[in-house]
Amino acid sequence: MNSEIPSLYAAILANVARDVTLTPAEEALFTALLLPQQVARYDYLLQAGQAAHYLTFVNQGCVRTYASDAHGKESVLAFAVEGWWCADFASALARAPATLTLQALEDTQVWQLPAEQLEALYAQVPKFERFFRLLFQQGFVHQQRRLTDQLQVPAAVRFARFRRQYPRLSQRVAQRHIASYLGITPEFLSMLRKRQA
Amino acid sequence: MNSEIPSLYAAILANVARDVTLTPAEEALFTALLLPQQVARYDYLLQAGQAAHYLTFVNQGCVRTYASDAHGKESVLAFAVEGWWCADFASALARAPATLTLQALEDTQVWQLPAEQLEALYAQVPKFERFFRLLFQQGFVHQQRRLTDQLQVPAAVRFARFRRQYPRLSQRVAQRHIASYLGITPEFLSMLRKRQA
DNA sequence: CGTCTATTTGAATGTACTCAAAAGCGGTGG
DNA sequence: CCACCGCTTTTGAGTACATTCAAATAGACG
Repeated sequence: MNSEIPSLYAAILANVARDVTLTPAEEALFTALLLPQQVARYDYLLQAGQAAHYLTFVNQGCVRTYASDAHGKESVLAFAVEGWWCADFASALARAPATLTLQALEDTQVWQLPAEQLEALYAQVPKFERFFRLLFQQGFVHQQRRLTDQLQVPAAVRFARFRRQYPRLSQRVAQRHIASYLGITPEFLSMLRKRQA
Repeated sequence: MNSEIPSLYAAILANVARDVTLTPAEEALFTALLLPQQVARYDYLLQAGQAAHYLTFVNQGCVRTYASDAHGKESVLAFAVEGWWCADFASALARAPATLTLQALEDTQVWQLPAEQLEALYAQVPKFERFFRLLFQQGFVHQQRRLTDQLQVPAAVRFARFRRQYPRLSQRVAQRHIASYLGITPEFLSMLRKRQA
């Protein structure tokens, strides 16, 4: 592989390398599992009810992961842009039907890592068990912070923090999706925006 | 160890055994790290601002983990009874000052696993990396579910679910702590109780 | 341009909160 | 055993934050 031509896998390997150091052979083993997928804007990577087969790494584009309730109300659990993982982890890892939906908000290019192959991967290269331990550990902490915010911070402040923490995302995704992430209606978000101007 | 006399470590070893199978030598290695601690009702295992040194396994009793905001409002993130782990994981694992507080709600007996020793433990017995991968994986999924509920389910329904899901706990801990877990005021919880009678 | 969807605006409503006070409950000491 | 103290829970009135519904405006895309 010419060092001046970045590998197809550059982004995902860099992501893994943040937490564990792989040998070239281990990198090859890993990348051999990855399935590339191109998803058009507004198309679905996964719909609630389907079997969730993959953990998804976003190479380019943007994906929202959301839960729908009985009345069709959607709550965004996560936005994933370049360099982020997304999935219905609960379903993929337990081989249960998805309860979440993953939709591309832009033309999006991802790597799909088949969940079925994870056990074999852990067995062959224990560093991956470490990698995913760290991924879930960080994910757990992140979800816990978000829950804390939801429990004790008013919507106006949650919105201000979201803007500060993800300035890019605030531009990139529709207001109604941000509202859904914050747990408020688009109408109320619009009012908050006017106030904070 | 006489098989008729359950080991001091029976509960915690059973908990680990749910996810990984240890040899007697590995069990010994693990239990050698554990520090027993007895905490009186209403005493603290950890207070916000302190260094968080341990992951805590509850042997007997009940611990609440909560976050306090600037106005002193407390939000319960988790209750841990016999057989559950609790900690300010974010702080213990990053060696940062605690942001959460852990308080015993009853006379409580725990095992403290020093976070500093985790890396060495993973290196010696990779099964523990697997164990904690699974612990955080499950924790992540659980937090995500709770967040989803918080985002889209009204308080009355959250309360009904809590009662159904944790009938024991509903008896065991004070209403105000349940209110705090649900993200509502004790007054409002009291009203919900009257309605649902 | 015209159509479709997203955002904004406003009025009426509902859910949950604050504050204050009363009632209930458990422990302790007289 | 009862009376009292402190804390938790309940009750109620008034309020605030956020929603629903409907309609107007603005933006995006063909």
